Amino acid sequence: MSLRIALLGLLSSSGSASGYDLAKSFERSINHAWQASHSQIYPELVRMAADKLVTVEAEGTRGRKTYTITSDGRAELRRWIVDHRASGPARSEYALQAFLISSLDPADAIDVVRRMRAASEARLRELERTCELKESAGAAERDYFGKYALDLGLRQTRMAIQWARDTIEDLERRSPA
Amino acid sequence: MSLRIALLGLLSSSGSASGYDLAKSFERSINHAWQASHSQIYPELVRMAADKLVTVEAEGTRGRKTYTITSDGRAELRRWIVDHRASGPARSEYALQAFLISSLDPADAIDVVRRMRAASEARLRELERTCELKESAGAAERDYFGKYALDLGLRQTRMAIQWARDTIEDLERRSPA
DNA sequence: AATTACATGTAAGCGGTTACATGATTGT
DNA sequence: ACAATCATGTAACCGCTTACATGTAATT
Repeated sequence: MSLRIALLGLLSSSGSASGYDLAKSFERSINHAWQASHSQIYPELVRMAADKLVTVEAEGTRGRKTYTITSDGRAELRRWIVDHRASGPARSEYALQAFLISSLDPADAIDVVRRMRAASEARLRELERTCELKESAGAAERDYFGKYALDLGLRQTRMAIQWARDTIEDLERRSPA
Repeated sequence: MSLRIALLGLLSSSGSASGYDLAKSFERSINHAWQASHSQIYPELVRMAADKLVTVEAEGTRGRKTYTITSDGRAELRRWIVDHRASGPARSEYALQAFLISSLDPADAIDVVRRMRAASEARLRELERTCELKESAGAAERDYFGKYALDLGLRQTRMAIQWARDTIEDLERRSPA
């Protein structure tokens, strides 16, 4: 059901958008929180329209359908956010890797954690670029949407980098290479 | 494929275990990194046995089958950890919620973030309890397995709590309730 | 004229959840 | 006797990914 909610969230902030636009928003805007491809989005929008959560306001060129959130949709969105109890810890490949490195000999483990650190550093640069884009664009004014999530992403990524650094240090102390 | 790897990781650290044991390990040991239920585990173990990654060493009482990792299994495990490139950012309901709170009015948003903070605080207590159990048990000696993941979990959770605190503060500044 | 970007859909298959189903052993 | 725990399996369903499939408009 989370896809539906994410779509309602995006529509609620943008006013209206096509499936194509929403697919791009997933890539650009909330990519670090959620992902969805067009093959998932298009059929879901059709179902949401059937459920009166969105309407097709306009059909433009190239078969473009512009969806708009309804008041039912806004109500559903609000209800979900307010009522939803997150279902515990998520699956995280990152955490799984962290769990498994101790089964390697220290030299291999260090390689793996170095790679994890590099990945996180690349991600941090990406997120920081997103920040800059937001600031330079006029977005800053009414786009609190995404602000808190971006902040969370930055903290999360910096934490991961620090963990990697400390873990590498710990592994190096253990292996007198 | 990650389930298979997680199972190999658990078998690699424990020596041998039944499907039932492994299901419990998921609950108790790596619950914050990965989850799997018995209905997923049992068939997967059968497939892994067919692929010679594990063997059934003993069949005990109540139909209990004790699985042991083979050298093929260890090789597969090592290969995965060393070669695997994590596929970008994970789906996180927590981050999705963070993304959506700006679509609420500040009063509702504050309620939601307070609840998120409470959930993280509960989780932190759980993780800290796990730490204590580990220390008190003789586990400390050879159980580096899980140590780094636990550290990551603690950092992650503390970060989430701090984010929630700062976000509540920010929301309160914005709403002159 | 060719390429890129826009734009929407369908289908097969995989990984995972929930519910169904069965039975043995141990503790009270 | 009864309940809890141990122990293994199957089946339906859902969400998501990957690949297939089609066509239009703008750019170079």
